[in-house]
Amino acid sequence: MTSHEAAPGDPRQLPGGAPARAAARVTSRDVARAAGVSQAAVSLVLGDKWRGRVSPGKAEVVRTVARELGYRPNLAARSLRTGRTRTALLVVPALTTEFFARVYTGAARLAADHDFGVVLYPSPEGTGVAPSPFDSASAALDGVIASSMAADALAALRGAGLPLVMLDSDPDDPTAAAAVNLDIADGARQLATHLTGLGHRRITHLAADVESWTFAVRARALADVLADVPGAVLRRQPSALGVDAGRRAAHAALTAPGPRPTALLCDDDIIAAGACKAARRLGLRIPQDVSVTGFDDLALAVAVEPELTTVRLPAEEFGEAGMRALMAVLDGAPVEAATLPVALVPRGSTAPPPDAGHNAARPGG
Amino acid sequence: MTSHEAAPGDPRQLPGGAPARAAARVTSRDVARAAGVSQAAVSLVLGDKWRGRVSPGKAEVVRTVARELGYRPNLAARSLRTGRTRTALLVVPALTTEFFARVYTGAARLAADHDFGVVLYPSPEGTGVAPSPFDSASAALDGVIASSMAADALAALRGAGLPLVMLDSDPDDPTAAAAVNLDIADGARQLATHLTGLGHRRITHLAADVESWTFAVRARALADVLADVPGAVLRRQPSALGVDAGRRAAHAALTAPGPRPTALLCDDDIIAAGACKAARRLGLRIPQDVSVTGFDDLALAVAVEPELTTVRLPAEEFGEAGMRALMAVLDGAPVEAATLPVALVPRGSTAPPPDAGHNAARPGG
DNA sequence: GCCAGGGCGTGTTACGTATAACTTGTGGCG
DNA sequence: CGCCACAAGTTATACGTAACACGCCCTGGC
Repeated sequence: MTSHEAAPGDPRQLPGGAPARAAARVTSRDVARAAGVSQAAVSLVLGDKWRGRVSPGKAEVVRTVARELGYRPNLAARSLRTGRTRTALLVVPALTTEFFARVYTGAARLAADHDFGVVLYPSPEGTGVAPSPFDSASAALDGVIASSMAADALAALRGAGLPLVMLDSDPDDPTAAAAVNLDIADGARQLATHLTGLGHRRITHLAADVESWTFAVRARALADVLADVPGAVLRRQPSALGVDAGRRAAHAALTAPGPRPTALLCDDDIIAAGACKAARRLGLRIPQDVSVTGFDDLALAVAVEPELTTVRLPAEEFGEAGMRALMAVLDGAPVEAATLPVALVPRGSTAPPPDAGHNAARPGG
Repeated sequence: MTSHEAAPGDPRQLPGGAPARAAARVTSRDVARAAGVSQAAVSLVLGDKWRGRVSPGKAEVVRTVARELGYRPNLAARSLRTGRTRTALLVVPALTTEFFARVYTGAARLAADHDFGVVLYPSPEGTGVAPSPFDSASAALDGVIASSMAADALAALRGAGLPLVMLDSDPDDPTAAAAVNLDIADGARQLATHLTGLGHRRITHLAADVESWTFAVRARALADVLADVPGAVLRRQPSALGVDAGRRAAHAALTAPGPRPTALLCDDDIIAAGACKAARRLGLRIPQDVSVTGFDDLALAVAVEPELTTVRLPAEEFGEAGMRALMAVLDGAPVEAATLPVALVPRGSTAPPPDAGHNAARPGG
């Protein structure tokens, strides 16, 4: 019954020796001894730098022995020697957002294919983690992928001198080594065109009350489209993020003085879900009395009734592209500023407005 | 007078030297030189092991100089020396699940307070990451926190000999160093009692089609409660995870031969959202015609109409408790097997059954 | 007057790896 | 025949840190 009682058989008594780990690690020297070569040869072979330095036969022996012994390189030692960690930091506004969880997933998947790791740094507003990523992150970092939404963390990042890839940043602010963007403007244009095509003219934009390029560009694109539609009236109702905030904002929009909007164009699916609740509580049917649109195409979009017309963002691909760009920067390769396409997903929450017969044909006015 | 006065800012040209990094790192030796002490003294002071070895005055000087120079210890070197990485691995079935994102957040927050880091390993089914966490994770690990839902990754973990804390594991399977559980059984009992208290007798359990203790225990607890209620009939309808799977399962349950169930008790909120859609498409009102309950209390629970009666799981605290247990194990401290309480959250998706007047014992309901 | 002992520090070493620099044997070629 | 290029290795070294093993000085007790 000696479960907890670790036998204290003297591990190492060498002066300055490190405390012995539970399982004696297999080192490259062990492999070298077993294979009858020097440690340097092992390093060369396993590092795939043996061409012209080690004979193919011995290289094969080394690989075989390493596998049989279950050798795993000590990453701390490697990092100490090379100065690289093969670890990237992903800075997101809040992990509990499904969108950023998917961005992480994509980045981590691609990273794993290249023996890279990804650690997360949700910025303070979301989670209360310490303000400086470099105090709290236990890993040393080769580079950073940062969402432009994580505004408060960016200041600390800029000063750190780390290779930086920005996700969805303002193209006019080229402080980053590279940038990857979603074609948010196109998504917003498609939504606006979809609604005006159905006949909507009085549209209220439930605008996320967050200072970020990704939201600013929506507003601009909407205004651009509606400016070309005779008789279209675009109003703006600010909303915080979250279901309840969306509900309150939609209530305000739907009860504002003047003619009621026939469509609520929401900055994300979560706000849209709240908007649906507000409409229903006012006795309005969706989409017969009022159309509602979202943005992002989260799982939530098909969980509500009716399912949301929204814009699908390729979140995993977004994370992958960010990671790819970072690895390119680290390799010193030229970085391609990528813009990923998005797609309108029409569902049940949009329909022609109730007064479509009168309004759609009316020219101007 | 030190004879080895290296030219400052001069990249090393010594044989075997590591490639110069872009930003010249400040090392403990730099701090030592600037503070007029030895490197050993710096290590002692900053490691808070200086009592009786360094005078308080010099210790203060060292701390000040370190701060002024912006010294940050090289974590790779420290790990190489100590054999510890201060990094834990959190194994979850799928990060895109809001529940596990919150678990991660809690674990990471507590970890940061103790200079620990947390890296994620979403198991393959969720994300397609490589099957072995130790091939893909770029960080060496001190220990693992694993959800019992990540069943396929557990086999690899057991063999690794790493300290392991299990989240929501079967208490009868004590292979882990420590275990932290949610009181799932109590939550299920509260739900069942809530429904029978409202008068429901024909209840169908939309049971997640996943082999995991957390789901198995729900079924057992429900059966226990309903066995004590005269006339209660509990049926079981398996369902995969996801909104659409829940919708299909609920459709099957509501159109099965025999009297229709008056309540659908779903294994999580997402299945419940699907169940609501199925009911509505069959022309049934919620909760007047059929009650629906969820589990987890995700953001989704209040995004749907009506809002879901569900069981709130303290996800962040769960992650915190797991991390706390792991750190205790690493310290060799005794581990307290924690069980965290859960709470029923009654909302709009439950009400007395339509035939409550006939069926329930209480008059005038 | 001398030694014990504690306070205050420094010198040195090893962690495991990657790679520059060196060594040795062999064949080709002027 | 002498020399060089090249293959096939090995040796040595440094990355930055933590901590062991000593030294030195001062104080106090006998």
